Amino acid sequence: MPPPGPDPKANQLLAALPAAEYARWLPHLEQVPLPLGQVLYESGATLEHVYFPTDAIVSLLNVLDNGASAEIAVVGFEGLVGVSLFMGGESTPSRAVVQSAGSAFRLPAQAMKDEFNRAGPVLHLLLRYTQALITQMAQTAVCNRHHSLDKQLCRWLLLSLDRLTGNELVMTQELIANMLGVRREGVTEAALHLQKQGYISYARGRIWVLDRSGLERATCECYAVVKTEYDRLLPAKTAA
Amino acid sequence: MPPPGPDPKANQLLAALPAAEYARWLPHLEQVPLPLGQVLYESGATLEHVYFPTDAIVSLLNVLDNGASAEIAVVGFEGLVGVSLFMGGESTPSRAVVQSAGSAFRLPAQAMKDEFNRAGPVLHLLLRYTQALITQMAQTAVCNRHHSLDKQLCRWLLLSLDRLTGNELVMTQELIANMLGVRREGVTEAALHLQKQGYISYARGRIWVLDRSGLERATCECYAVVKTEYDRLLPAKTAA
DNA sequence: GTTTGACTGTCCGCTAGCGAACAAACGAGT
DNA sequence: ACTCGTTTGTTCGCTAGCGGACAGTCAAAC
Repeated sequence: MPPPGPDPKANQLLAALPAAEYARWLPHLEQVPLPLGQVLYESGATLEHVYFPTDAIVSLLNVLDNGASAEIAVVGFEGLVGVSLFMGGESTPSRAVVQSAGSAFRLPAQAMKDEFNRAGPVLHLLLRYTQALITQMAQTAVCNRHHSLDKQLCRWLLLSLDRLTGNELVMTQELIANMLGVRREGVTEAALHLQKQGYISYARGRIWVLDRSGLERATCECYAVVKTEYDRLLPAKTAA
Repeated sequence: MPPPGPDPKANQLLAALPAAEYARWLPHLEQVPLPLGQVLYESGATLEHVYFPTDAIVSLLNVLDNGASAEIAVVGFEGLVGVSLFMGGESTPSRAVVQSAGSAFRLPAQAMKDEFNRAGPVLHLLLRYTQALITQMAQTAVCNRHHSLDKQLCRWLLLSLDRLTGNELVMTQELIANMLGVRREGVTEAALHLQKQGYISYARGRIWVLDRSGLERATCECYAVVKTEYDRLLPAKTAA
């Protein structure tokens, strides 16, 4: 039986590692708490670690000169933060911020690169994940262009929900607005709509999803596109 | 001296290959013309080839159910079309359309995968290119969210211009509108502004850039972010 | 129990871009 | 020389979301 909280296999990528690789990585893996708002890497900074969230959610944001920003992708227990390390860039113009507190296991940069360069099954696993991430970014770009805030909020709630256990999201409307790159007032209005429909309920930084299928009906197609592609590209969790 | 038109090394990735790799690829490379509007791959279709443009420009688009679309990245002689082949997905939810006619060299899917799996310097070259592409997508997502159509048009013209020789772009405003995911009328208005400023001049499907530095002043920061990252990640062309 | 700060709700005028409809200009082909 | 299709220009009303200002409301700290 795995230890209750800190089991690396709570992260799907780590869980998908072949036994030999997993054994080799284990001594290098360090569990770290990820408090809300922590910045895992800053725009342009050299990455020191790769993070494999277990129950935390991390947002990847691009920030503009004037301070405005927009989320380009979200990462939870299904993925990893820091693909640019093995993609060869060592840094990226985006920023990684903890959007929902929790914890992660991290691997030092050098260990990550060494493992990647063995060019075994790990390489293909990580690249498939990266492609899923690319899909998320691309769909976000179109969504930003064409879909109403109401629909985007639904998409965002669903993506977050998929990366959590339970139906509670701990986050303020202000925070959501920052992620979506819109005004806080806009999120308030959209949230009111969803609450009136009975899909969600919320109060002071907590959101409860009451009717998930309602959200799924109200969201734009972007949610499904991304989810389908993740399911296609990433290995189904092996039976326990 | 290389042959005048059809030299694979007009593509920067092919030009950056080590001699041994280049020699091995050459027999598999097939030159193909890319007429305006040709679809290199459709959303979800299995990729048969990877394309290395020499003087053509290809747009990657995500298309929505209602037919609306938005460009997520653009590829010219600096890159390749079809990264999902070696990323392991074999397909992607986006579509690749020729945005400016020209030609490309293509490599069959299996040859591409075989070469990639040799895990030599080619692998790292292709992955660095892929990271540059990711940067472009991410910045496009933020740009879609925050910047005015005028600025986005400037960015788009500059990105295209960088992938062409000369200062003429052959494309209608209708086409540009499709790429940017906006109305044709909006492009007309934005183009009028730029023409009044003396930055461009155009007529019936042809655009001439008269004052490039003017465009650079009028564009948003997104152009520079993307360009800087491309320069950083992709090898400077070796001296002839 | 009260204060203080963090959340959420609401109102105002404003603007960019949408949607639709139509007019004008150009050019390639007959 | 004329036609016809393509490309570009213009107008009008409309809406989503912005920007700013401000009012409640709850929770935790003092």
